[in-house]
Amino acid sequence: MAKTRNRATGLPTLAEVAERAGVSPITASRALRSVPTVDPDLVDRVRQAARSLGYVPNPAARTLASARSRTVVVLIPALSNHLFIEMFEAIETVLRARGFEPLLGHYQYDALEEERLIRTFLTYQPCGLLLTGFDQTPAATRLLTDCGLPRVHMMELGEETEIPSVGFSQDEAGTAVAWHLISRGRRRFAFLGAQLDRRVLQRRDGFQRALLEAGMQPAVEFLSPDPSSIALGCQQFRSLRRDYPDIDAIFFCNDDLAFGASFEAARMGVPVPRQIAFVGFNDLPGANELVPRLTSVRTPRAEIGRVAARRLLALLDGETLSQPALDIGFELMPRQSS
Amino acid sequence: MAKTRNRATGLPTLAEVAERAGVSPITASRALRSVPTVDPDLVDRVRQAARSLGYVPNPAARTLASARSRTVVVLIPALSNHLFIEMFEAIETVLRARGFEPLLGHYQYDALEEERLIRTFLTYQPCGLLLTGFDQTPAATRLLTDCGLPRVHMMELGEETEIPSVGFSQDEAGTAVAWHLISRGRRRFAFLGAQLDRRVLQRRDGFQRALLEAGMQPAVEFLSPDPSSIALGCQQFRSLRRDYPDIDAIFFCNDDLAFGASFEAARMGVPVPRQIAFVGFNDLPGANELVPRLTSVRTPRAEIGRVAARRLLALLDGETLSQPALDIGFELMPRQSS
DNA sequence: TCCGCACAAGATAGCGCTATCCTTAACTCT
DNA sequence: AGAGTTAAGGATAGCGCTATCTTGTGCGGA
Repeated sequence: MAKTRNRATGLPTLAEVAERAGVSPITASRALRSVPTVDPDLVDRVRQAARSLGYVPNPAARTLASARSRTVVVLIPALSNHLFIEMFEAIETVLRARGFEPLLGHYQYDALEEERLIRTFLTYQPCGLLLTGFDQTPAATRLLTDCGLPRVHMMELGEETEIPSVGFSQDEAGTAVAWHLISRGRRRFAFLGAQLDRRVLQRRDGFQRALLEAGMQPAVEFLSPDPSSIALGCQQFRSLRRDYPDIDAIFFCNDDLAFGASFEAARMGVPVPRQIAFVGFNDLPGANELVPRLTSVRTPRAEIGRVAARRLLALLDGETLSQPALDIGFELMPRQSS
Repeated sequence: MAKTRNRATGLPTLAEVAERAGVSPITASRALRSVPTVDPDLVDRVRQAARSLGYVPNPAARTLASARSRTVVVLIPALSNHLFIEMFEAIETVLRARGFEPLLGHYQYDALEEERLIRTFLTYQPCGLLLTGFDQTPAATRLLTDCGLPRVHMMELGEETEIPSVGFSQDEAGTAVAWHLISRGRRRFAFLGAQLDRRVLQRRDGFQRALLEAGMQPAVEFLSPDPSSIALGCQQFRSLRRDYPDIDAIFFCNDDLAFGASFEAARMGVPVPRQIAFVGFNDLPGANELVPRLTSVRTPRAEIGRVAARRLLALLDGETLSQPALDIGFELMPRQSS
């Protein structure tokens, strides 16, 4: 008996479960993994033995023996962006329900760090990966291709590729914001951006293109490589007011910049939206409570996480996805600030 | 050669490194783990062989063979609270630098879910744990004691216990806020709380006790079991104004409640701090930018994470901590709102 | 010179599972 | 009835490492 216990933790092992159920270890293993060739009565007996012993499989042994784990690597650019947290929580819920464990990594928007993470996490022999965007380094892309593991990219749509992705068109979102501001009679535009990842730039491009097509002057740009934050929004707004006092509409690449600008505008006595209209992005918690309530683009990050996780599970089940790039859209939330 | 490759990933194994370095696998293993009995020349040769092959150890095999991993379980109440994200990022930095990998879990402030996580994560045979607070279930506490793994509790200080902890006195923080508000001439107090974990209640208790000792009326309490959020702050502030229009100072258990209340006050035309003073908690990003700038208690969460991780590493190195409960204080940040 | 000792390096075994055969028994079909 | 077929369950081996024991080597002291 004691011999069958895990030497370090004292936890019961599969051998002990098998003994109690009166079957061989391999049958117990199969029963617990729902391998269909096992007699239902035996499955019951094994399951019950496992329950009564409080048996939990040893993931290290499982991974080593099967050369495959129940782990799904999830990589997000940063933990400090609430956007990705919500996406991750949705992923986690879907995966856990099917007995998979997410392994979370983040890389501060640094593609080289992302590559390093991929290299490290592949040694954990995950069964699949969920990645944010398509801006991996060439070396990372090679690693991903070579390992042959199923993966789904999130937030951005893969164009001209068979690689599964779930997201929305960042470009179209920028366009929608432009139309909205134009329709409200705005004429002199600015784009305030931080953390210049691909998606921010796609938004910017869509915004600028729409302005151009509408015959407007291109938007003034204030771009910062720093992470977007409320404090940065304050700074950028002050700079903008100093250099371009006649701007009458701002599109912020993220709501926290808009929050900061909103605070600064109040302090400076600049009336929003009378003198200047604000449109944020992501519709983060608080956007609807801000004074004035902030117009923003609601991004379906929880839905993206959920769908991406489900797609990955489908791939693991051997299904094929009819449509690799799945666009689940976005929603403009017009509020007081514009 | 091919025989020594990992069957699933095609990655080189320790056997291949050993062969290239001209030593036995076990010597290679020892060299890479810096076991001191290996000849420095051999260590060099092995290290170089490993580098040239791009060798990375297989964590599953390592864990299985040694019954111990390089994994540290880190449990936080929720991902959606920026406080814990900052703490985790600091932990991660310290652990990674020493070759340890954090395994992050969160439990939505649910002690039973925390217990389940502990049970699951122990099967990963971590080498230690970092936990938030001291409000584990009795069963979880038993699990933790039985497994005998080193652990450090964060954010709260363990009283009358030898279990290592790093944090500050939540109670004293509440007291400090009370003194501050009293010193500013405030007389009618409210405490708005959400997500009623132990630490929130300790803050409340410290606040109320100080008021009592100063001969003040006890603070009116608005407590919600829901997670704290900007939207909830709005609601609670409206309710408070409706039921107790003469309150002249509010202590919020978290800054986001104060943010919401601040927005709502602006909308309702209630002047802050003239008619009512606000004090938040945690000094989250944006507190210093809010209009009016928010008085808050700066909690050293990054420092807590850093120190806790370092203490755990010290325990793993076999050191003993002279002082189990380490108080690293807090700082009241008086600003415009009070 | 020989013995014993310290210590570096290797041989061996096994961690707790699962992949892959292999056995056995029940059944079908001619 | 006998060969062939199918399927359930077990025996065996091995995943890639490391704990532990064993061996070999060099050295000092009697």
